[in-house]
Amino acid sequence: MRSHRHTSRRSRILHELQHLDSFIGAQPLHIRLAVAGEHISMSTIYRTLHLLETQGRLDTIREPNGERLYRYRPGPHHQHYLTCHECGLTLTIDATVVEDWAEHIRATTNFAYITHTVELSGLCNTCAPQQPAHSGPQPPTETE
Amino acid sequence: MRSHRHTSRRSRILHELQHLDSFIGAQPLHIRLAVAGEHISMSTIYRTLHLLETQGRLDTIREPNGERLYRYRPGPHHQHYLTCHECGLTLTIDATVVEDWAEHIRATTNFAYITHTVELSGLCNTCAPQQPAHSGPQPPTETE
DNA sequence: CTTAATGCAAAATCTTTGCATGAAC
DNA sequence: GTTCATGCAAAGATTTTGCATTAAG
Repeated sequence: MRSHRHTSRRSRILHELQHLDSFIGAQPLHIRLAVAGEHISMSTIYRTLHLLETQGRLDTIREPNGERLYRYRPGPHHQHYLTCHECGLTLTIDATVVEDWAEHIRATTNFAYITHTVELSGLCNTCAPQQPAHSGPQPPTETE
Repeated sequence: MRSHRHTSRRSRILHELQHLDSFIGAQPLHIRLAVAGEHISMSTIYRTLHLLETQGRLDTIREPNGERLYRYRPGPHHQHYLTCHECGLTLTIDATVVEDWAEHIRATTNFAYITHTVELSGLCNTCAPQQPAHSGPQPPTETE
């Protein structure tokens, strides 16, 4: 495997992700770093995120508009999350059931290298309309 | 709700989707139709796909590169699929377990309007390397 | 010194939109 | 005849890439 160098940009980006408990996109991350006085180019942001993802150090989700969001993965295995559309608040959820289900599918089909994607999202307590009984927004149509 | 008109393009697009048992993107769909002699602009393809999706007539998945793929949804509810990265072959799978799990999460958190995304993909029998015991490609890292 | 990382600008890709024209109702 | 649908080209948005420069090992 090709060796990678320790650079200030990379450690700064990783550090930022480690201290964030929500998903963040490349551009918001760039802005956060800029505000903190770290001017790192978008190329470097993208390349570093891609590198970290390859190394299994990040979990990723996709926004409806296609934007990729990243979150530091504390453990050796991927996690599943419940995220708030509005503010990005992220809860780690136990998806053992889903893992087992995916494993079962894996074992009962002749597909190889099966990968699964599971994302849960909604509106958190703070962002949700306050009188849910009244005529609030309707739940979005599920798109899977 | 605004009324929608019956037009030849729209029925042609829907017809094409109904007779396909795999997911397809806007551009491949455009090409298929063109080959069949139907020259429908990309704008119309995109607008129609969006309309059908809004109406709950399509299921969607996203490719790693961000491309949206669509598939006709035969029933009133969304389905879950196992798709082949390589050829697009699609199997409908029973995801009752996951539905119940999502419902459980829904009931035990104070998030509102929870939506879930579940995608399974891999390589089908035909596309997978033929001697899996030998040094074939390694399973891709799961990215969820 | 040798090779990888960075920044900049340009390019690539998928998707959306403004506007004039044409078709549906 | 109104209003919606369509095509075309241009614009948007996110991400990638070529290339010269800088810095790590």
